[in-house]
Amino acid sequence: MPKGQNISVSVIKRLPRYLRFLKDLLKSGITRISSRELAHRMNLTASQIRQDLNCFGGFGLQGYGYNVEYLYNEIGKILGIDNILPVILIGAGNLGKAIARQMDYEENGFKLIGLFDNSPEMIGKDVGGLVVRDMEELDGFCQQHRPAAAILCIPKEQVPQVSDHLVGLGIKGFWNFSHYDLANSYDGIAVESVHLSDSLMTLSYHLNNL
Amino acid sequence: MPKGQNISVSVIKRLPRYLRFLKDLLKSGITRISSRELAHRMNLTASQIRQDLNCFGGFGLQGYGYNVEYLYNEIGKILGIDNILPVILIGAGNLGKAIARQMDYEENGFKLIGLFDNSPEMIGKDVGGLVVRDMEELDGFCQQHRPAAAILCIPKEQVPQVSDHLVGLGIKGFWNFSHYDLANSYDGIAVESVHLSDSLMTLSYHLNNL
DNA sequence: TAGATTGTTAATCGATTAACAATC
DNA sequence: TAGATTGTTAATCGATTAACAATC
Repeated sequence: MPKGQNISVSVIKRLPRYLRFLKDLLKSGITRISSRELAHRMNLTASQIRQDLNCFGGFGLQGYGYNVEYLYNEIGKILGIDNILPVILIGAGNLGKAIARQMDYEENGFKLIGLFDNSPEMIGKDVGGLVVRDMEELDGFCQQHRPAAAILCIPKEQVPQVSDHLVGLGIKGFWNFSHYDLANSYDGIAVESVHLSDSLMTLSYHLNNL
Repeated sequence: MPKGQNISVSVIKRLPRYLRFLKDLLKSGITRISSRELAHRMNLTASQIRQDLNCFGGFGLQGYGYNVEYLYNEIGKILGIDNILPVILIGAGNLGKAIARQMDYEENGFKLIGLFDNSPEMIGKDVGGLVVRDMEELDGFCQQHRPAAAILCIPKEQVPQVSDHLVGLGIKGFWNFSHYDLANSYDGIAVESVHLSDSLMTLSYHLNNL
């Protein structure tokens, strides 16, 4: 397994879950853990945990296991959550407002620095300590504050036009809550999508096939 | 590939996305499509599409392709979205309110029939046409209305206690927005989780490794 | 019929699990 | 040293892709 790159998406997607469990262990005062014990708690195999971690380096110690705090910090660094990136949110509707208020951005490697909407009723309102700005101000704001990413909480139809515009303004990643399939639109742009209705339909399937 | 069951989770998770693309095709008036053309639009291989669909049956016609409307309806049936199930939402905070208002439940196989919270400020308030009920009323409500599933928008710490209670009340599935790892808690209970901070950290990783 | 495209089997690829030597 | 547990290689398993005969 090459230490450098070529990490599979499956591995990456498991890292935040490791982090969650390690945080709980930290809180409960557990300082070391074996892959066997962690696997048991997370419903994984010890092999998988060791394979996953060894994609990035040898974080354990033979005969001892893993130091919880050290491992927690290392995984945090791998995810880049120690590198706080500025992010803006587009679309301060129901969902946009909730996402703006709900998330602890700093915990996850971001700082929310601006909210934008085009509806006159929303513009000027305070949402979680930030004022909702007119979309008209987007260009000037981005030139000045250089956000790295944008959270899209706008309707599907508006996405391609807005995302093109944002890429032009230097945005390097999207957290996409729309139904629009943004994943394969750009090269060199990170896209992470949350398709809530896909998730709800998956639940429907499972309920109907219990 | 057995037509009956043993469908892998990877396949299930792709079905809602097929549905989204088919809906767009329908809207644009396209009545038939080949696996090749659909694959091209979805950034998949034609093989994968044919394999996926043939887990459930032969929906296509040799030499012709697939009838868009028929395929759309069949995938909908597989996902069970034609079978509307009653669902309740627990936790009418920022996120809970947004999820209550935002989703088109009927489109995804559900009907939202009740909202619950334990905060005196929220109880009695109207959220998207439903009144927020006191958690005290949960037992009576469930006995009367028999919700099939519950949406959890409550803090991590409260989840195990509340979910145990709901399972006791006959809830068969959870749409879990909390940080609590519910996936392996119960047998015979469907769990679909939306871990927003996991998703945000994944974006952080990708941005830091462009 | 000839052309197109499926359904399905076979081949490949990648991810997970098992095994074990290295080493604390 | 003996016991534990990692890091890593090898084996297995599952998912994706390719190929092609069936058939519209």
